[in-house]
Formats: sequence, structure tokens, C-alpha cells
Amino acid sequence: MNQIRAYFEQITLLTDEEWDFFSSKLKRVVLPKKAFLLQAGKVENHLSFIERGIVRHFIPKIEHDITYAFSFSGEFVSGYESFLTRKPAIANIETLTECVFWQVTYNDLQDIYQNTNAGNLIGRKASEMLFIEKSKRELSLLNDTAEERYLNLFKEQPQLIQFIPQKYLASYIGITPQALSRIRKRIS
Amino acid sequence: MNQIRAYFEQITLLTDEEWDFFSSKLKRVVLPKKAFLLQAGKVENHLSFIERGIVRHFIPKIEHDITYAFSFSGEFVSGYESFLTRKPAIANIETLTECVFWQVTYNDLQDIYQNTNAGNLIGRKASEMLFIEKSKRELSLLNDTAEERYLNLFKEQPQLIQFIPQKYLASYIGITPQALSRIRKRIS
DNA sequence: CGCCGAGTTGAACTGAATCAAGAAACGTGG
DNA sequence: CCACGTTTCTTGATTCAGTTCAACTCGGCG
Repeated sequence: MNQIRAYFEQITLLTDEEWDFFSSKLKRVVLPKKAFLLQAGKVENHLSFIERGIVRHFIPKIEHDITYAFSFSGEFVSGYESFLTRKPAIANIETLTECVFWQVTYNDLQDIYQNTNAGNLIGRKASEMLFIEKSKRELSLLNDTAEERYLNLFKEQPQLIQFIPQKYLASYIGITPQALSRIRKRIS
Repeated sequence: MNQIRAYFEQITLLTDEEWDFFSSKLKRVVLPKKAFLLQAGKVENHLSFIERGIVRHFIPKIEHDITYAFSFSGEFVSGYESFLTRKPAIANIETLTECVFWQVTYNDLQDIYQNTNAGNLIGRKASEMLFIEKSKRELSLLNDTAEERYLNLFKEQPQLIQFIPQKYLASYIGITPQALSRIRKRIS
């Protein structure tokens, strides 16, 4: 759990009381590979810190799913849209490896927001960071070619390519597995 | 300025003291059509509420700009990535009509965050909303065809189509003006 | 009146989708 | 630990949406 405190303290120093209050709300959860952290149609009730493992966010479709994000150890993960709006999630979140999470519930988080200054600040900063990430992704989708997105993925997340099946990477890039296979052939 | 207070009070009720503190920081700015609210390369120093008018966010490119967002009266606008990170903006923000803004500076906003509970809360909620919007856009770019994105624009922002030149809409959708012209012909 | 930017239309081209089939990798049970 | 079946990856042929380049029209403005 120390890595969670360290994560927060990149944003703001916590008193021991603040940390005790927050950490008392955390519950450790272990999921095997290919398990659902969140199912489409249900309301996301957790914010989860990934101690170990990789998860995939995807929209289920009849023809083929749309994988639109991955999350890794050392990051927070949630069906954040559903978590914030309290509406059913349209996405699934699935473990790609065995995962260890530390979870806080929605109600406990609201409690933290209301009772600690640090909580509200961290919540704001976290949302700001998420916004910035999505903004970068938007520009990449508008501006870069599929090949450029694949190469950027290599550069920024080399660990991805090893553990994540290509069909998911393809979907994340916005192309079919066949097209990704051809791109890989071309640039190798 | 009352519409700003109303905007905030969708999130949380403000005491008169809180509102007075906040509104004392606001400065009214009027810009003509085709003026820059923010220039790429400069650090965004303002968060601006649009009392009247429309602006366009775009990345300047040698070949052709990438228009990636619009903002309208009744909304806040900022080169938010630059504003948050204090790094030079990569985007321009340009008025498409004459505009009236109410602006708060970065330092004044930090002041508000530090000295009011409501400020931090509103900042968090605003960032959360922005994140949700960008998430929707991400899915639209990954999943929808250009034609679907155009039709969605019609449905959700009918006022856009009248006031915004098609070449900007085309860029926003992620296609060339020629392609948009053909789509319009096909569906009409 | 003439010019210029925006929009339209056409023709050739291109990156990726689709459909289809074969090869490789993976996991599950015996 | 091997054998089988399933899934993933690759490769080919065809189709399609959108790009690019180019020519032309239209409307507004100096």
C-alpha cells in the first residue's frame, strides 16, 4: 500500500491522520486472469489501485469489441464515467493477467472528499491528469496514422507489446488485427 | 455574470461570500471575430467563461490545421492542458464570432482553490465533466464512421452547423472538406 | 468589377476493411 | 507431457471510404 501513498504524495503531502483515514477504506482484492473488474450494464462502484497486473477496457459489440484503454500496475483504474455519473457502464474492464487491487467504494470516496482537504485536491488533480491523457489520445486519433500510433505505443509503453494480444492492440489503435499484422510486417 | 453563478450552482450552492470572492477575480474581455484567445507556444494563463460567441480550438499545421474542438456561450474555455501543466500550448484558440469573456487568471484560480471548499469541488467536478466529454469523443473517433460523426453533430449541436464553416467541421470530424461535401450530398 | 476564399464535383490513388483460408501458438484434459 | 481443439496471427484477393490533385462555381467584399 505504500506505493499508493507515494502516488498521492506526488500531488500533496499527507498527514498520518489523512493517510490512516484514507487507507482504512481500502480493501485488497485479487482476481485471476480473464476476470471482470467491471461488467457493462452495472454501475461502477469502485476506484481500484492496481498493485500488480494489467487490465483492458472495452466496449462489447456483436461483431467485435472495441478496446479503448489499458491500465497497469501502479495506476488507478475504474469505469470512471459510470463511477462519476452513477449510470450503468457501457464498458467492460477485464484482467489480462492475474491482478491485485486495492479498492475504495464510491460512498467511501465521497466521505473522503467531504472530510479531507487533501482528498478533494487529489480528486481534482487525478481528474485533470485523466483529462490531459484523453486530450492527447484525441489528437493522436485525429492526426496520426495507424502506423504512427503503433510506433508511439512501442516508444511509450514497450512493456505492452509483450503482454497484450495483438488483436487488442489493433483495436486500441483503431484498426483490424489484419491491418496491424501487415503494418508489423512492413516496418520490420 | 449571473449565468456563471448559475453554472456553478448546478454543482454546489455558493454562499454570497464565496461568490463575491470568486467574482471579484473576474475580468470582462471582448474580442472581435477572428481574434486569438490563445496562441500556440504561449502558456495559457486564463480560464474564460463565454458570455457570448463561439471559439475554435485548433493545432496549426503547415498543410492544414486540425480543428479538434469548439466552445460556445455558456461554457468555460481554456487551453486547459497548458493551463494545468504550465507548459506552452500546442493549440490556438480563435474566435469565430465576436465574443464576450469573463476571465480568471491561473494564480487567482489557485487562490480560490486554496481558500474555498467550493472552489476545489467545482474544479474537480469541472475536470470530471471534461474527462467524460473527451471519453465520449474517443469512442466516437474509434467506433463511428465519418458520416455517423457528422449526423451526431447535427443531433447534438444543431446550432454548430449554421455558424461554423464546413472546413472546420470537416477537420473536427476527422476528414477533408471534400469528403464532407460528398457526405452532405449523399445524405441530403 | 474583379478577386479570393469556400464549397462542389470529378478522376485517380491509397490505406484499411472485409472475406477467406492456412499456419502458429495456447491451454486443457487425458 | 503429449494430443487435440480453439484461438490468434498471417497472408491473399477484393471492395470501399476517404485522400489528393485539379478544375469549376458561387458569394462576399474591397
